[in-house]
Amino acid sequence: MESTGMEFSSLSLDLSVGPLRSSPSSMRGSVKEEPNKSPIKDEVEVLRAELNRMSEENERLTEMLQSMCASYSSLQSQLIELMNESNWEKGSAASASASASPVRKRKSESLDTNSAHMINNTPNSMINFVRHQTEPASSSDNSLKHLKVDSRPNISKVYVRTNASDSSLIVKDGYQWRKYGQKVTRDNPCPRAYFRCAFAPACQVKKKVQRSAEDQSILVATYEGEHTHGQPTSRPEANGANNGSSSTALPPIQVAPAKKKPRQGDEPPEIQWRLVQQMASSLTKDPEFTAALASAISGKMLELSPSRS
DNA sequence: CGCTTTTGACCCGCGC
DNA sequence: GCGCGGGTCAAAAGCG
Repeated sequence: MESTGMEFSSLSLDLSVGPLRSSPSSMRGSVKEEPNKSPIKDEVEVLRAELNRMSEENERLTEMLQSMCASYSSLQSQLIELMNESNWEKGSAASASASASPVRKRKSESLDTNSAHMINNTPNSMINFVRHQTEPASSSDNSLKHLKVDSRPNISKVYVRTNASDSSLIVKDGYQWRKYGQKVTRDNPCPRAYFRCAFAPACQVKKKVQRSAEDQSILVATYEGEHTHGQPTSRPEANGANNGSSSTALPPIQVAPAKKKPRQGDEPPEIQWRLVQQMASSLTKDPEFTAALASAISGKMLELSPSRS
């Protein structure tokens, strides 16, 4: 993936366009130095200027976010292409071994060919993203099994890296879930938790969360179905990160139905704009992200101004 | 007191 | 038909 560096360098270039934000307190101080204005007027002016700066900054940040999204989607498509290429190469061998092994594979295991994502849940890290597209012709035992998978609701998997010591089965995806069951399954000593969407009673989306048997620091969330309601990220209670089953942060990053191949470039501009806004609202709620962004911007500012000692 | 979570029991599909 | 295992139900417990 040599292009990754290129993409990120363009990102950092965009950061250099970032706002030179002066702190409100310093602004206030500079205005107060003018002797012939009343304090109230000063205050109004300061607030107005601050508001203007804020909105300009907001616009710039939105632009930056858009470029980030563009880079992200291009990276994503490159990754998918690369994975498809490698899958194509491995396809014949994999399908051969699959057909040689005992065919007894229960339905949950057959979901592995559906879409999957990796989210790093630790606050200090950015999102890792891995998607396994449905392999078009790799499974040779297609006939019946394949039909069964297709008849199921949209299924996707999200991998969330958590602290290994954290025993909770909570995946922050922006939706509100109600737990209705927990079970220890045969192939994994860690219990699997079953959740229903609690945002709307009519919403039939279900979620299963289980720690990976190989790496217990990874939570595997399996989503079934599609939400029949809008994004809940604007809801105030979705902002609390420690609300038991309800969680926030990142909405499932394009929890992709397995049958479609979602590519952001194919989406109409208004959907892209909504995605950008969702990402913006999610990211700006994350203090870690804003802190990281601020340090990146200030670092870039220092880089660009060598006159300072 | 009401809502949520827990957990054992039950249901159902699948393979033998 | 039987057993196994995943998924769901619902009463009890927990919590604010």
